[in-house]
Amino acid sequence: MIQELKNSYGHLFEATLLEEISRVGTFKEIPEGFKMIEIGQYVKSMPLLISGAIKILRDDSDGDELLLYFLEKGDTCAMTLSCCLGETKSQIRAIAETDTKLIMVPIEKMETWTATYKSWRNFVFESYHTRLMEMLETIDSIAFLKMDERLLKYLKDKSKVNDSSIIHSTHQEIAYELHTSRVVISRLLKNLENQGKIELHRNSIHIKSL
Amino acid sequence: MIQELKNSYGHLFEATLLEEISRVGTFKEIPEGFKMIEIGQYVKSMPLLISGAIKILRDDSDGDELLLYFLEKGDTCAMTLSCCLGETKSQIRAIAETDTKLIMVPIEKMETWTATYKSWRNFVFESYHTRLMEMLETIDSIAFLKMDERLLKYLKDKSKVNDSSIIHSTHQEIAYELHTSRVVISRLLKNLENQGKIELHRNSIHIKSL
DNA sequence: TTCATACAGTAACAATAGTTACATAAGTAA
DNA sequence: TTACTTATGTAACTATTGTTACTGTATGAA
Repeated sequence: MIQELKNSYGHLFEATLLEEISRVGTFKEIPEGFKMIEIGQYVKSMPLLISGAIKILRDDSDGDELLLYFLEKGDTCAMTLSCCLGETKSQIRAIAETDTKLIMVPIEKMETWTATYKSWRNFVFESYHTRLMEMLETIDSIAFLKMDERLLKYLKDKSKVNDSSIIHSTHQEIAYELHTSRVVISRLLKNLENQGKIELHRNSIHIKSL
Repeated sequence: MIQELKNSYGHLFEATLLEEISRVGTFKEIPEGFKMIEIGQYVKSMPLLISGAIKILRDDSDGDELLLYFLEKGDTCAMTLSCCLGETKSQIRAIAETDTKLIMVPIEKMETWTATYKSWRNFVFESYHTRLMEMLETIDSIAFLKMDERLLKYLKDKSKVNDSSIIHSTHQEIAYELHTSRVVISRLLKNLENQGKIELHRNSIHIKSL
């Protein structure tokens, strides 16, 4: 574990902290599609991503869903941090977008590390910062963009985090994450195909140029 | 200043920290409508709100605007924190919603206080937490609610932060903050009036029951 | 008072998004 | 193979939101 930790976080944390993390943390491999956190659940440890990607979703009480953002290598979940510290229930759902490797750190360490390690403080604040910025970007998308532009952005992001020009999703799945209906997505995807930007197949979308 | 500080933050911070804040901070009174932060601006001090309210807005490059949330007594601006630490430009606009009293603390203190004072750390994390939650609520509104429901929520919030059942806004101002057009707001407000929930006047809206 | 301006009401229409309904195709299990 | 399920395509329609255009009215300045 210490090696994988060093590869991803070696430039961020001092040696003693890396040492501590590898002592109290647990290394985990999560398969694609695994539901990591559900809304309403209490969270007791925070993830440090080594590789892979996690998608963070918002649900409302009526079963409506919305993709908020993706976590990638070097990220942690500020929402988890936030919930842990406040000891409140999770307000979001987290699902492994790809096979993912990460280190889980028990939340009790937060307090002392924040007091002790400057690098940890910076990391935590940096996480909050990037997360707030991601949230702003999400708000920009849903407030200022039309559905066809949001879909385009979605395809780009999805392609990026999966590091592939082929997206393995059904229209229905995309519709859920953008909080619209399957028919709308099919319609807009067909437009993109007619524009020569993508190719549609069953269960997958081949991105040609966006 | 020390007295106003104690009233609002006495239960949060230990005596030595209160002492420090009153030594390095500057007390300010801001008139309603004053533009406190503009997008793209660098921020060098963080506000601790004593009284009043500040509205935080998001603008995109096309001049589109959207109200994100209000800051009130006991709040600080996590977005400011975030920008200060990252030394990045502000991504938001801040305007005094009412006459406001606050203490400005130079950002250089952040680092040492976070290391030194547990109460300060808690305050900062708590701020991030509430701000993330506010952002989620904003996302819920624009993603899951229709315009009439958003307007209703807007009127409630506005009434609350101004502590008044009379809202002094034009339809155009409301339209900007909800990122829609004046005609749409006029239409929906007229509906609410017909339902007996509000009374419309020039430059003001009297809330009867929401 | 007169003029100019800002504010609000409303109709008519356009654009976007959501819904319903049904057809067809591709995969899967028996 | 057949039967069944899941995914997609598409038309027709509705609902919501946004736009344009024009009205009258309140308010304040000249």
